[in-house]
Formats: sequence, C-alpha cells, structure tokens
Amino acid sequence: MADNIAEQTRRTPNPRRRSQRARNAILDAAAELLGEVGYARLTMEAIASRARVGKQTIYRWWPSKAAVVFDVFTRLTGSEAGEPLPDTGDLATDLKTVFRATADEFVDPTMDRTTRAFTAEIQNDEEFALAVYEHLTRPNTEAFRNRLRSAQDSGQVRTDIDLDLAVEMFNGPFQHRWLLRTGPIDHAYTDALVDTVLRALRP
Amino acid sequence: MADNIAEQTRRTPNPRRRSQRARNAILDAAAELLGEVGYARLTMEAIASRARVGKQTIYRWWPSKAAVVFDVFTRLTGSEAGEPLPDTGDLATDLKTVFRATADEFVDPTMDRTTRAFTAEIQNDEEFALAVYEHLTRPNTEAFRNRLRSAQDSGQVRTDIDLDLAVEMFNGPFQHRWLLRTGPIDHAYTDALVDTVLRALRP
Amino acid sequence: MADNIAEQTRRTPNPRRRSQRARNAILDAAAELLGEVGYARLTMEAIASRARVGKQTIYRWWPSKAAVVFDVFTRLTGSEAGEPLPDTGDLATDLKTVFRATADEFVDPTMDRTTRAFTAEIQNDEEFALAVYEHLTRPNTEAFRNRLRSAQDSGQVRTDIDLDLAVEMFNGPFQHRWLLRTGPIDHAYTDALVDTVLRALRP
Amino acid sequence: MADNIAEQTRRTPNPRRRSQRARNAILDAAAELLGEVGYARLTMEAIASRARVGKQTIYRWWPSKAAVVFDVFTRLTGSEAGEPLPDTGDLATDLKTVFRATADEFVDPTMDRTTRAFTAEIQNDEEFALAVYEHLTRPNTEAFRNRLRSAQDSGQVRTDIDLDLAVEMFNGPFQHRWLLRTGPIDHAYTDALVDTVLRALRP
DNA sequence: TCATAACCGAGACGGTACGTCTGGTCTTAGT
DNA sequence: ACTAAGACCAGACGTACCGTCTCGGTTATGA
Repeated sequence: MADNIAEQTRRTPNPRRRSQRARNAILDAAAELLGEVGYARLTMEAIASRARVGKQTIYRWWPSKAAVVFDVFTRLTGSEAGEPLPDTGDLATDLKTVFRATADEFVDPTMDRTTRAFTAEIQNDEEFALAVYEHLTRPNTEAFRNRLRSAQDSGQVRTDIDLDLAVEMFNGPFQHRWLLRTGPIDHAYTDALVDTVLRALRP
Repeated sequence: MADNIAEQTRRTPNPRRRSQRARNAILDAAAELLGEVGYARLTMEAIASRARVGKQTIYRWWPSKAAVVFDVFTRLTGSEAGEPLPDTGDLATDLKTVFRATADEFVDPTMDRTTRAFTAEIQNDEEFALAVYEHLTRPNTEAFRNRLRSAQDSGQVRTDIDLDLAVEMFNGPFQHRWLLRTGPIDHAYTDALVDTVLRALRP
Repeated sequence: MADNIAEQTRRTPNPRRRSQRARNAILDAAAELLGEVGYARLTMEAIASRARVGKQTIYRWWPSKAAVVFDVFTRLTGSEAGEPLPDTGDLATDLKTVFRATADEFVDPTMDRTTRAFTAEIQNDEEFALAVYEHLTRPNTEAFRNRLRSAQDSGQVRTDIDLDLAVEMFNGPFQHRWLLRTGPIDHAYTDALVDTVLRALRP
Repeated sequence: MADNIAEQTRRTPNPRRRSQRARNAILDAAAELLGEVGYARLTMEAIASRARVGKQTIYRWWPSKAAVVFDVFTRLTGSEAGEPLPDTGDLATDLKTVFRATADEFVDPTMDRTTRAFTAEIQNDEEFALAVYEHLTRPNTEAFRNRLRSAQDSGQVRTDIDLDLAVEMFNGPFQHRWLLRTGPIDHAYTDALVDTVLRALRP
C-alpha cells in the first residue's frame, strides 16, 4: 500500500523494473534526515545524496517530498492502517490499551516528527491531504467506529450517538494536546481521557 | 498586540519612524496573496512586490513569513485573544453561542487558510509555536477554563475534573474535524458537540 | 572505413553479430536530426529514440556523438577521402573543377551542418581531431599535394615553394569564408580564388 | 565593448549597480577553467563556484557560457578590435610584424583555447556567430582592408583585386593551419605566408 | 532651520534547492 | 546471445527565493 499515492498520479514508468535497492536507500535516507533536520529542512537533494541515488530516481517514483515521507511513515508504523481494535468485551480496557500504545509510539522522535510533517503538509496540499485521508485516516476511523458499534451491541455505549462524533471525542483531545504541546501525553492522561469520554457515551 | 512576536526579537529599529503606509500595504498584500496562492507558495518577494515595498522593509519589522501571517491573522480576528467567554449562568447556552460563532468564522476562506498556515507552521517551527501558544492558545484556554470554573461554582460541572482536559474535550474534536476535514462544521455539529461533552462533565 | 574511429578504441564486441538494420537506422536518425536541430542540440537519447534502438546499441559501436556524426559524414560524401585530383595537364582548369564541385556540395544543408559540427568538435576534442586528421584531412591534403607536384613537373608551379603552404593557400581562404560566413561561395568566387593563388605559385 | 553581446538582449538589470568585483571574479574564474578543462567541459556551475558568486549573478549579465567566454577573450586581447594596422609605407614589413605578433599570441594556451571555443561555438550558434562577426571579425577585416587600400595607393598592390578576397588570402591559410593543427605556426611560417601571398597581389 | 540620521523603494548580491534533462552504465525481458 | 527498452547514478541546466547588503531619495525629528 505504501506507494499508492505515487502510483495514482505518475505516468507509469514500468514498476517491474524498479530497483528495490534504490527504493530502500531512499526511504532510509529520508528517515534519517527527518530525524536529523526535520521535515521543513529536508531536501530532495540531501535525500538523493545520502542515498547515493540520482534525483531523477526519486522523482520517477514519488511526486513530492511529502509522498516520500508518506512512505517513510507507512514503513515506520509497520501495522496496516485500518487494523481492527482489540475487542475483549470490555470497551474501557480495550481503549486504554490502544491509547497507551499510541502515546508510547509518539515518544519516538522520528514518529513524532514524521507525524507533524504530515499534519503540516495536509494543511498546504489538498491532494496530499486526500491521499492521507484515504489511506490512513478513514481506515483507522472505520476500525474505531466498528469497535464502538460492537460496544453498542453489548450495551456499553448509547445507541443514539453519532459514531463519527464519538470517535472524534477520543482522537480530538489527544491530537489537540499533541499538536499544540499543551500538556504531557502519558498513560495517566490517556486513561483519564478514555474514562471521561466514556462517561458521555454510556447509556 | 499585533507585533509582539516581531518586537521581541528584533534589535529594534526605531518604531516611531515606522511607516504605517508600508505596514498596511504589506499586511494587505500578504492577506491577498494568502487567499490566492496559499501559505506554502506565499513568498516574501511576492509580498514586497505586491506591496511596492523593499524586501528589507519587511525583514526590518518581521523576522519571518510566519510572523507576517501572524499579524495578518490578528488583524483579521479583531477580537483580542483571552477575552472572557460569555457567562449568562447557563453553561450549555453560552458554549453553544461561542462555538457557533467560531464555526461561522471558519467559513471565511482567508480565515481558514490563515489558520491552516498557522497550524502547519507550528509543526515545523518551535519558536513560532511558542509565540502562538503565548499570544493565542494560552489566553484563550485560560478564558475557557475560567468559564468552566464559574460553572463548577454554580454546580453545573463536576469539581473532580481536570479543567485542562475539559477544555481539550471541547476544542479537540472541533479542531480534529476541521484539520482533517472529516465532516461538516455547522451549528448542528457544534451544538451536538457541546451537549455530548457536557454529559461527561456534569456532576 | 566508416567505423574506424569507433573500432580502434572499443574493446570489440563481436562485429559479426552486428545488426545492419540498427546501424543504418542509427545513422539515418542522426542525419535527420542533424538537419533538424543541428549538432549542438543533437542528443544520443534522441538518436536512439528516433532509430527505435537502445542507447546501449549506439554506445556499443560508437564512443561518442562525434563518432556517429563522423560516420554520417563519410556515408554522405560517398567518395573516399584521398581520391586523386583530376589531372588533365591544365592545373588551373583542374582546380577550378574541383573547387566548383566542393562549393556545390556545401549548398546541401546537411553537408554544411555536418561539416560545421566536425569543425566545432575538432576544437574541443583532441582525440576526435586526430581521427578526422588521419582519415580525412591528411589523405585529402596528400592528394592535393600530389596534383601540385605533378604541376611542378610540368613547369606550371614554382619548385621552390613549400607544398603544404601551397595547399593551404587554396583551402585556407575557402574554409575561412565558409567558416565565418564572410561572403558568398559560388563558382565566380572559387574561380577567382584559384586564379589569384596560382599567380603566386607560377614560376 | 566587452559586454555588448549581453547588453543587447538582456531586459536590463540596472548596470550602474553592477558589482565590478563579481564581474572580474567571474571572468577570472572562467579564464582559469577554460585553461584547465577546455570549453566543452566548462560549466556555469563551476564558474560560479570558483568565482564564489551566485549563478544568478552570471545569468543576470551574460545570456550564455559563450557570452562569458566572449568577454574573457576581449579582456584577454586587450587591444580593441578594429585597430588600424601599422603603416610604415612598406606593406610586406608591416604585415610580417602583424602576423608575427598574432602567431606569438597563439602560443598562450588560454588564448588558444578561448579562440578554439569561439570557433566551435560559432558553428553551433548563429546568434553568437553574428555577435562575433560584428564585434570582432568585421572590424578587424575592415582595418586590414584599409591597410591594403593604402598599399594600392602607393602602388604596392594591384588595383584590380577584390580586397575581401585579398584579406582572406592572408587570414585563411593562417586560420586553416591553426584550426586543423596541420603544421607549426612560427615566424618563419608567417613570413613565408606574407611573401607568398604578396606575390599574387603585386601589380 | 536645517543637518542628519533613519527609514524607505529598489534591486544586486552570495547562496540553496528546485525539478528537468542528458550523459554514459547497468539491468531486465523478450525474441 | 544479443537486442530494445529503459532504470540507474551523476551532475549541469536555468529559475525561484532566500535573507543580506548597498544604493540614492525622502522624511521627520532634535541641536
């Protein structure tokens, strides 16, 4: 799924001939440089140079810096977007588990920087925004919504609630705090968040 | 308050001699260009040219593109950051009023673009992030928290809640939806948001 | 003789396997493109593409753009370099015949362009210069010198003259005029040239 | 006169603001590099880098590599194009003086390379050819023709000769020998050349 | 009051990076 | 096995902006 953004818009060099060596070198270099200088000062030229690759080789397969970083990100998370949330039957516990894991992920500075880069780029580039929405946001939201629906079935969540709003109630505050750096993001915080939101959702 | 960001760090040319004509021309030009090409493709050179102003005149008074846009923004909102929220005694009504107004503001595309520009820039520029936090985020949060405290006093909000989290519960989902464009932002939405969050906060 | 330049320096893929179809297509394409865009903007890539041939197929058999054009040229002239000049016994008439023919050849724009390409390339590439000297200039000069020697034997040319200089006296002005485009090159001109130079060479 | 080529076609940056420091550094760098790698492998990037100058500063004042080298050349010769030839009354002596000096000039490898670069470029770029013709070839030819006319007046040269052809008779062989490197260019050669051509021109 | 310092418009400057183009080499199917 | 196709590394191209630095010209105090 990594390359979908690119593949949509390129006028198709033959992907069967693509050099895996080059692809990996580029993503490695981009990831390293992201960690070193951040997204804003990341340049295609530096990536090419670090990866010992011609610039054309990058432009052949990715339309923009954002697209490269997108693939860095998807390679980073490992897990597929849209994976179902755990479902032990106890919604509170399951959500706490998920958000604790997410909080832990954001401790990694590369993860943090990459995600910030995304968020920035989404504001300036609608096409990129759409791609991210399709490939990341929507699948994850869908998975989240499924878990909440399951909780509705077992009577843990009111049935008269808009599930899109419900999902936002969890993700929004988390994102807000991380984005504006208005407070710490630790397990205590995520547990409190889950508990508080659930109070609004319970029948 | 407009120029605070700038004034902090410049080694102070004499502001009494500052040309108001130039200042306005620059902000006007920046605002227009923001609307036309967006923040990412906004250049200092274009601003200077459009404003019929030397580049140095911009750099003399603002340290960066972000700082110019910051002043565009503050001139745009008119209202001061940190203004107290209305307090009729009825928290739900007051918050609905506030969020309806906010939703209305974001209909203006210049407002939308400027705010997105901010959000993007905050991710890439920590210094700018700090300035925005000091001059916008913190005062507004503080005002919001004051209104919630008042509601606690009148028994409309539980006293065992972390007010920072409470504020985030309102602003986070709103921002999340706007940022990722995951749904419409209208009065129906903001009303539902306020109602749902309040359910979690009530004693 | 056509490919000698190439063949000298390659570490010789088996020439028996060489595709004549490809060879001709390449030379045809090069000749066409020479006429269309000139030597400077002629690219190996364009030749390959026009000839529907892989770039490697060109590089396999020719070391450079210049070498390809060299073969275009030799195929173009048809006549071998170093062919003896006509010898009717009347030097003036013979030389006028030769130079009229040469003047006529240079009317063909492909011929003109190819020769200019040569002249340019000779200035920048000593190796190529040497090859051209060996395969074109020297044989032709030698043939010219032979004709003058024959004229010395029949008493039409002084015997105390340096024949290299004598050859130059004919070719130099012609080339000079053509190279710098300082005047027309027609039969009247070449006749006048021959007459004038012969005045200096007569006993 | 150096910059005329450029000045004709640029859409006029203000030449009063031109940095002489930069101009000289660029011409110095170009001259050095010409000597080191030759014209074909001379790049704008290398000139800029060697001169510690932005590329734009080169492109601002010269339209092409050829134009830069043109100015290198005119700075090199020092003497203006179109200077009158010496006129002691003795044509043979005067011309021998001139051609000996020219032969000496071409010993300098930078001079040699620069002139070769010219000759090459003239073949490929008609606009450049025209500029060289206007600023160098024509004035020099004119000066030469004037000297021959003076010799006609004093009875040293036939009056029924085409002066353009006469000039070519001197310059053509010289250029031919230099261009194709078919022989040494020393004082013995130039003296012999003058003597031989004059034999054809005498009444 | 008028000298003089400062700001002003303009834009050249040394640089960095862009995205494209071509050169020459290497790899992959396919015939 | 050799070809055509074309991806690969490399690096120059000419352009766009960056942020700094002169240049005169024009205010607008403050001596």
